[in-house]
Amino acid sequence: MFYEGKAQRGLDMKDITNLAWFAHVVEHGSFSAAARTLRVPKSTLSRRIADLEEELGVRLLNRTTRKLYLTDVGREFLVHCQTVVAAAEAAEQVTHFVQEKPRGKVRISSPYAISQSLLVSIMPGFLKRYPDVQIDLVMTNKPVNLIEEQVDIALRVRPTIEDSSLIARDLVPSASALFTSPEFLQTHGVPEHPLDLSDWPSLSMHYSSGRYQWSFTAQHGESITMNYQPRLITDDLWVLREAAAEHQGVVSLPVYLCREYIDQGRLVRVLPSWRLPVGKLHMVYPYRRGLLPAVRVLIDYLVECMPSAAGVAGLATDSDA
Amino acid sequence: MFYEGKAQRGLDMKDITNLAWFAHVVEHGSFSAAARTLRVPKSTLSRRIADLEEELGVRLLNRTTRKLYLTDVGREFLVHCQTVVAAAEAAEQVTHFVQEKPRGKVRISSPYAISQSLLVSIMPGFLKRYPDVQIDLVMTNKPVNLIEEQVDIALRVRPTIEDSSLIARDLVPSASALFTSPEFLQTHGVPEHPLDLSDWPSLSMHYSSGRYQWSFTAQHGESITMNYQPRLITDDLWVLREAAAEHQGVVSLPVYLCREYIDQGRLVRVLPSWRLPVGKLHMVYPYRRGLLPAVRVLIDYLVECMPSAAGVAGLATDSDA
DNA sequence: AATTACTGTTCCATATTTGGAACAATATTG
DNA sequence: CAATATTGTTCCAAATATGGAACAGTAATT
Repeated sequence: MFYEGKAQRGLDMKDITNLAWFAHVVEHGSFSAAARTLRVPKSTLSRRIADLEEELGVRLLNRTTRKLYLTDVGREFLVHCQTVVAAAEAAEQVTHFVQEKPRGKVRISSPYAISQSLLVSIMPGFLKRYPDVQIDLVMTNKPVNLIEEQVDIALRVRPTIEDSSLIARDLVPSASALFTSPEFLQTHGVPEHPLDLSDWPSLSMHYSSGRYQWSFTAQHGESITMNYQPRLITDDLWVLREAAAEHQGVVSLPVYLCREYIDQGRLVRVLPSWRLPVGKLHMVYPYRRGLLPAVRVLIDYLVECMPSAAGVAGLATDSDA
Repeated sequence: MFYEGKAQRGLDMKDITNLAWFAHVVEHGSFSAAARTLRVPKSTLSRRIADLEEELGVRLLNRTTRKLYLTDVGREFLVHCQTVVAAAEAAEQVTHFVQEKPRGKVRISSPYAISQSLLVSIMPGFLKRYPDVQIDLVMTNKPVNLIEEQVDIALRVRPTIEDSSLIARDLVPSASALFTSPEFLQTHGVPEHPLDLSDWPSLSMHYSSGRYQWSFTAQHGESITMNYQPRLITDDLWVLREAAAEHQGVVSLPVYLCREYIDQGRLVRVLPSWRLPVGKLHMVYPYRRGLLPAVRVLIDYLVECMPSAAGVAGLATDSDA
């Protein structure tokens, strides 16, 4: 005879905790003693064990007012109850373990450029300070969904910090500017105004919106937004930089990435009196009361070290560009 | 740093069932699916898992409206939760096993004489009919405390069935009478009235009350109780019978035990017109809604077979004695 | 023998938990 | 692209479990 509803051997028991309590009662030799160590009223204990027996249809303990006697079934039953307790303790232990000190894996996502410039210089110090933490670095320029990608922390560069259900921590400003090669300027002339660039070949990162535009602001406050059609689109900023240096067109890049090329005379800044929006490098992570120590210390470490690391790299400064 | 109160690594968890429910949620891939198979509202499931996470201070699952993602901790945690479920199922299985059909051990206590005469003739048939049942036969003439002696069924012979918290099932009447040897009567004369026995040597079973008395009833209704001081006290009825046959005195014995000796002329009945109280052979067992099949079938078997077995042994008949 | 201390169970006003409906968010379908 | 279906979470009246006190029974002590 088959019962469809019971095919996957479901547990009839209403409350598995009763098994643990039963084991405690047996191990302490009495309801009262068990109740004291469990810090549960003995009336509750008595009722729950009685309920359990009724539920199972079997007597587990025979009781005198002074002594308990395990039935044969109770004795066999007990072994499995003790396994339940041990497994529950092991489960709890897992959670204690990762909360005791920073340990375990932290997944952090970051745009390519940030990863390759800032993070690589910061990470070694972190990994040395927290030897039990593993970092899983996901590099992508696409906006990541923290939950779906199972990412603990995401680094982002945006003109403004969007509010969402995530916690955002500001790190450092990240200035961008238009660059091209000196030779390119010799060919096309030096632009005085954004509109002078309207027909110039351009390069860009990929934007999934499909809208390619520069938003300029003059020092005296005037601002203008112009669309452009890039001839080369790639998320690899190193490629963009190289292409610009090889006279392929104008490109918007983080200032700090171009400092070396400028010193070498391979790139020059275009329209230096017009500013592009200064992006904010920040990180986001889901709010959780129980943020794991490993994640917490990485957050703290980034907040602590990012400004100086960015300073060394000249992230925010565009004074001499 | 030590916490006295936590020395015996108590479980912080309030409800172990949550571990099983967490495992179900993961295994079914969603709260809704798990709620359906567990037949629990999803609101309850959602709240309980959230409570569990709060209790542990750790995130186990990251949730989208459409998909669940185990955290690293959750993944390790899960293994132990599955162990909890398996152990709980095993525990439950133990109780199902003994309820499925008659199996396991049954402890029955019985007075020596009953054991040696009636039970030995009944047991083989029972053991054959129920091959998975083991019988643990405790022979004693002392009154047993069913719980302390861990006895499932006790056979007793008493003048009347005492009421107690136990269930009593009447089996057969068990008549006793006074016996002695023909030679003894020749020496002491044939008594006509109980008082004629006042100085006669007597034999008896042990009574822990210390009160040794015979209660006679005449056929016409007269009754008399007389005390006596036994010269031999033993619980071994075979010894008493032998002692009486060897002219040591008068003894009260179950009629059926003496039939053979009477036929052989080794014993005769004393005061045949006076009756001793007819004892009731009955059994007692604790009331339990969930009496195990093994115990139940032994009870039923005794009720079924005892009368005929007693008939063969002539337990109740004293017509020819 | 009487007293004391402790057992497991029962009782019932109180505190907690439950679960159906409403909700916000996301896939799937028409 | 709107409509539908299904997800996990929240809310709060209603159902349930709790736990201190009273109880009945037993062992040790006086």
